[in-house]
Amino acid sequence: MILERAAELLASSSSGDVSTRAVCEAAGVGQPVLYRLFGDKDGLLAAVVDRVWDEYLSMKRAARASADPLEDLRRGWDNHTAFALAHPHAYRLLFGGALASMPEAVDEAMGLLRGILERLAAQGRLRMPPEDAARFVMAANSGVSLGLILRPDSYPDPSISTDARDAAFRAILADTDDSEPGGADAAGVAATTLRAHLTESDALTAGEKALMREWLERIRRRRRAD
Amino acid sequence: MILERAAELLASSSSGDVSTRAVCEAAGVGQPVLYRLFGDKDGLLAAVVDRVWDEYLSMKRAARASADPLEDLRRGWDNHTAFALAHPHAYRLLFGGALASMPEAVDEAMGLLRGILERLAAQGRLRMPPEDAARFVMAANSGVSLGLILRPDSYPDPSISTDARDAAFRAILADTDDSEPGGADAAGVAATTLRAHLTESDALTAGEKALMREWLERIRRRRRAD
DNA sequence: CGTATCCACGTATCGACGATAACACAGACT
DNA sequence: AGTCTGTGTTATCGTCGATACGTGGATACG
Repeated sequence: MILERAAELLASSSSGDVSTRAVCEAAGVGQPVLYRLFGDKDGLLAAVVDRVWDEYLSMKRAARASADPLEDLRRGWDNHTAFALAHPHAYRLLFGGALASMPEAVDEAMGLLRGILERLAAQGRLRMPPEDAARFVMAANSGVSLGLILRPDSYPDPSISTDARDAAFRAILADTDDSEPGGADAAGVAATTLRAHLTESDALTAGEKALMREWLERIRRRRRAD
Repeated sequence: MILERAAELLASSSSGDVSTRAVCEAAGVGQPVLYRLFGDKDGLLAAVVDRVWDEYLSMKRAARASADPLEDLRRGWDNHTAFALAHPHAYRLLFGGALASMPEAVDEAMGLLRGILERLAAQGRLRMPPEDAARFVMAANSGVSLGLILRPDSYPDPSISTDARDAAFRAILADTDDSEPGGADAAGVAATTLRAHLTESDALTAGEKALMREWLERIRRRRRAD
């Protein structure tokens, strides 16, 4: 009850802060009740964050078991980012360091992530120990999510999360399959290289350059998607 | 003067918070002075963070220009992490989202990073646009640094930063096992490569491909003429 | 030289907040 | 019936961020 009201107030707050008085008034109790239950404002916020996180996690637990751990990994990343965007204030408390007492939600998420990565490692698809990979993926995911929340001007498009996701996975996964080394994504690299030289080149007009940039981006993305 | 005292108090604070009263008393001024100068406690903290960041950045600017942009990139990452560990409270304010008004330090760092990445892209060693790579590297770097600061139990060893650094760079760099970084005519090579891949690509229509081929040829010739 | 004006600073204070002491009351057990 | 324990309330303390107000001094002006 108190947690529910506190979560509502936190979500609807503009500054991301809540006063214990407001929570108590909304819940119809006095402040000492709150302090007996949670000991501290920090404890209250930790409990709120844990509650919101669990609520979200249960939604995720429903469709967890998948044949392909890589697919689970992708979904885990996307769910993480979606949670951050859906509950920015709670997420800031979790990963922004505003809470002195660390909620257990983070450890739980890290444990799930490590489980998935261990399955990947068992399949020989991981190029590093699952613990290291888990730390790296968690750090990258939280970094991207915090950026999306805190600096929307620098991270205007939420699709950045999926790009970063693929990049992060590329870093931890063993070189998969196919083509000859160096030629796996030659077209994508070439497109990026060319784009870098485009500004200083005087072979094309400004309008041509703009169109060229768009086409190069399409080639690069198409190349990566396949 | 006020900024200096505030920075000292922030650094020596255990909770990472500073009261305006303490700052004013340490600086020997009244509170209204502080509010006239910085408008707000938020403004004061933003100024403090900017100051500490600049102080650190100037140390970095001294030895900036290197022949190998990849080396600069590595040093940038390591400096970023070192700053986070040296000034955890200021770093939390910067990247933890505790400040409402975003200091310009982050944008500045992002600009420097993008500059290095553009040099890498010009050498044909980047597999994605410099902007995307900059966002990804910054997110990963801040995520790892925040993890090191906030969850030392999960990130016990600072060497994790270098591991994550190499992983992040692996994700954004082209596979250059041949140790032939670009050479002199990276743009020309990229244009030729792209032209070769153009026929089998379905990212562009036939008409677009035709025009693209012409532009690529113009770029290649102009490049070769130099 | 005298006076008016403006600016910068300190004092005192306000309202909100986190946290707690002191007290009140209901029910269980002896 | 008496006592104890747990749970709730009211009242209050000290701190904080922020600001209204008075005051002193430097400068511009007659």
